[in-house]
Amino acid sequence: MNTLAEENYLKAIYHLTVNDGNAGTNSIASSLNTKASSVTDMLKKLADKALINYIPYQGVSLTASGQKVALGIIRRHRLWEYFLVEKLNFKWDEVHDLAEEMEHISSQQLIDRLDQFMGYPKHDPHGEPIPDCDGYFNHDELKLVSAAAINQTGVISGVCDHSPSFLQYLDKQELKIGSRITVTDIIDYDHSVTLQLNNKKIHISCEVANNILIANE
Amino acid sequence: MNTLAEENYLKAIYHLTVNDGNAGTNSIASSLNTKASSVTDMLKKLADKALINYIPYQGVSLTASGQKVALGIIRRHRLWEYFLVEKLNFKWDEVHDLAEEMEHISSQQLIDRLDQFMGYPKHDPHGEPIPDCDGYFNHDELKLVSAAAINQTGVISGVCDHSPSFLQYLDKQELKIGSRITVTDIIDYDHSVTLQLNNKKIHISCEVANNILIANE
DNA sequence: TGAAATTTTTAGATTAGTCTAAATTATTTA
DNA sequence: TAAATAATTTAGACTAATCTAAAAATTTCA
Ligand SMILES: [Mn+2]
Ligand SMILES: [Mn+2]
Ligand SMILES: [Mn+2]
Ligand SMILES: [Mn+2]
Repeated sequence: MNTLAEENYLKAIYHLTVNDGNAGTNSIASSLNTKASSVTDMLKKLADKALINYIPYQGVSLTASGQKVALGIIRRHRLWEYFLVEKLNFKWDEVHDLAEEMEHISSQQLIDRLDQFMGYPKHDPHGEPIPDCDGYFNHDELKLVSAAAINQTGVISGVCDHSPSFLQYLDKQELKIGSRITVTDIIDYDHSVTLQLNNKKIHISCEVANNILIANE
Repeated sequence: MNTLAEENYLKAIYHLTVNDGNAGTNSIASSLNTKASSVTDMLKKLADKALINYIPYQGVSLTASGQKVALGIIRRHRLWEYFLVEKLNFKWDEVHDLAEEMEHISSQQLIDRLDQFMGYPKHDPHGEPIPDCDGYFNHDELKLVSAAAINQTGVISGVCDHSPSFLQYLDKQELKIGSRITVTDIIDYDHSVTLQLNNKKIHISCEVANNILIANE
C-alpha cells in the first residue's frame, strides 16, 4: 500500500497533469506547500514503485497504475464530500479539508458501501464527477461563464475555485449548482458579467465568472 | 494536536488503566505490538505534553487531560463502528480494524454531526458504551456468563473478546447483543456452561462464557 | 538479605518525510 | 551562442517513530 504522503503526491500530480500531460517539480511543490527538494525525493520513490514516469529534469506523468491509485483517492474524496453535505448537513464550503483527511481511509469495501448507501451519486457538492469503482466517470462538457456569449443560457454545474470564501460568496448571491442562469450583459471595460437568475439580475466580476462552469442545454 | 502514534498510546493506556489505575511499559508494548524501548520514548513525550503521569520504573496513569483525549478517541471509534453496522450494513466482526483508522479523523464537528445523524446511540455494536461529547457514559453493571449461577437469566449486553473468530462463533450460535439467555447448567469438570436461548439449548466452553457479558434484569 | 530474574531505561541505528544551502542542468535572451 | 536566469537535483541535517543490544533499576525468593 501507499503512504499518506505518497497518496497526496499522486493526487496532486493527477490534478496537475489532467489537462497538460506533464508536471514539473516546482509546480508539484507549490501545490503541496512543500519544497522542490522534498518533491525530488518523493518522485524517486514513486518512480521506484512504478506509479509515475520520471525523467530527471524533465518532469513527471502518472503511469496507468499511478492514475488508478489517484482516481481511487479522488473517488473517496468526492464521495466523502457528498456524504458530509447530503447526510451530515455540512455546507459545501465546509467539506473540502475534512475530505482531505477522510480520503486516506483505504478500505475498498467501506467506500463501495458508502457509495451504495448514498445511491451512487454522480457528482460531488461542487459539481465534480465522482469516478466509479473502476475509475470511470463522465467527462461533462462544461463552459466557463466568462467564455459564454450574451443571451446564452446554462445550468451552473461546477466551480473551479473551492475556497470557502468563493463558495460563501456564491451562496450569498444564491448562485448554486443546478441554478439556471442567462448571461444578459458583458462589460467590455472589465469583462464583468451580468446574469439573470430567476427574477433577479446579478452582476459578477470577471474573476468570479472565470470560476463558474455551466452546462449548455 | 496529537499524532496518530500518540493517540494510539493514549487509548491503549486508557484501556490498560481503566480497572487497575497503573500500566507498565511491557504491558503497553504488548498491547500495541511494539517494543518496550519504543514505549519508554513515547512515555517521555506524553509526559512532556502533560497527558500522562510518568515516574520512570513506576509505570504510568493518564492525567485528566490525557483521559479526555483518550475518551474522545474511544467515542469516535465506537460511533464509527455503529455507523458501519447500522448504516453501511457491515457485520459486527468486520468493523473494528476499520474503526481503528477512522477514529483518528479529528474533527469535533464531524463526530458530533455523525452522532446526531445516528440518533445519539448509547452503545456500539459490541455493547460498549459510547461516551458523549464531554466524555461521560453510563457504566453498565454487567456480569460475565462464567460468573452467573444456575438458573440465572440475563440479556447479552457485551463481549470482552472482539476478534472476528469469536464474534463469528457467536453469530453461528445465534448469540447476539440483546438475546435473553438463562444459565441452565454449569459443568464442574471444565466449567463449561449450558444456556437456554429461546427454544434452544446451547453448550459453550468456559473460555466463551468468560467473554460474554449479561445484564441482570 | 543478597543473588537471580524481571522490568525498564539508555545508547546507538534506521526509515520516512521534510528542510536549507549548494551544485547542476535546462532555458531564456541579449 | 554564450551569459544570465530559472528549474531541478544533490548533500547534509533534522524530527518522529521505531528497532536491537546493553546497562541499570526493581522485584522475587532462596
Ligand atoms: Mn474537495
Ligand atoms: Mn469537491
Ligand atoms: Mn472496536
Ligand atoms: Mn466495539
